[in-house]
Amino acid sequence: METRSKRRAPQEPSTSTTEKGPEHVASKVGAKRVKAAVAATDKKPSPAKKPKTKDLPTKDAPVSATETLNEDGSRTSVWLMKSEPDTFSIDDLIKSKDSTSHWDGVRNHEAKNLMKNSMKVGDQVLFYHSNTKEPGIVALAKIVRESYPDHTAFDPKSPYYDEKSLKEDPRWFMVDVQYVRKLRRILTLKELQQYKDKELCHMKLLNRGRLSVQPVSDAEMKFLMDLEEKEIDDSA
DNA sequence: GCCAACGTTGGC
DNA sequence: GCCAACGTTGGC
Repeated sequence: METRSKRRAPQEPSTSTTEKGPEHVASKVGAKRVKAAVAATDKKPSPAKKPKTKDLPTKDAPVSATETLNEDGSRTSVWLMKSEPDTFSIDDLIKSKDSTSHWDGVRNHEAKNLMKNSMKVGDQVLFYHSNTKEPGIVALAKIVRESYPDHTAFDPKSPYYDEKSLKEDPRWFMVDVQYVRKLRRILTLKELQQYKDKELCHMKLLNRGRLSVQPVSDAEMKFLMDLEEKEIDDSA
């Protein structure tokens, strides 16, 4: 989410096995932080310094003002969110209580900012399987809770631990996502790439592959939904 | 505040 | 497992 943010672990807090999947994911954050973690132990956040001024200007700014807008200037209400199925697949989401899970583990500011600043309850989510045999959009979900602190950042045992994220001043946020339906067929990355120079020329998935949470315009969403209905032509 | 070194993402 | 793209870090 970091952008990596690939992400995440399932909903239930303490299934031990669930905590280990995402190591590689977290490692991005991990390496450096680990050593700092020792020193940081419990020091109080210095009095009332401004929380994260330094974080704000660049890092907390929305991706870019226009990036989450549709062509007509309305806000984007569709998001593509990636998850590695080995870590958290669409079936894991379905199996979660109420088919709902928090989207923890995002450790990239741009992706985090989208969740924190732009996602609203009711927004649609395209659930994307990354780093797998057949990467692609597999399902629809929706946002059911707006951003709140990502608790995994506070847990030293979590692969997503970040000692710089304080409870009083959380650095990482997440949203809750609820399953809606699987697509009739997977819209594979390979298939989507065929439209890279056409209908999907602005789609972040195709030109900024590594961003793990991204806005999708209404026009792109419509195109994707139409594409879902088309028969697959294997001529690709 | 630049930029080289380094680490991660994620498709292939 | 490779490696290109790209984000982050830290020295200067």
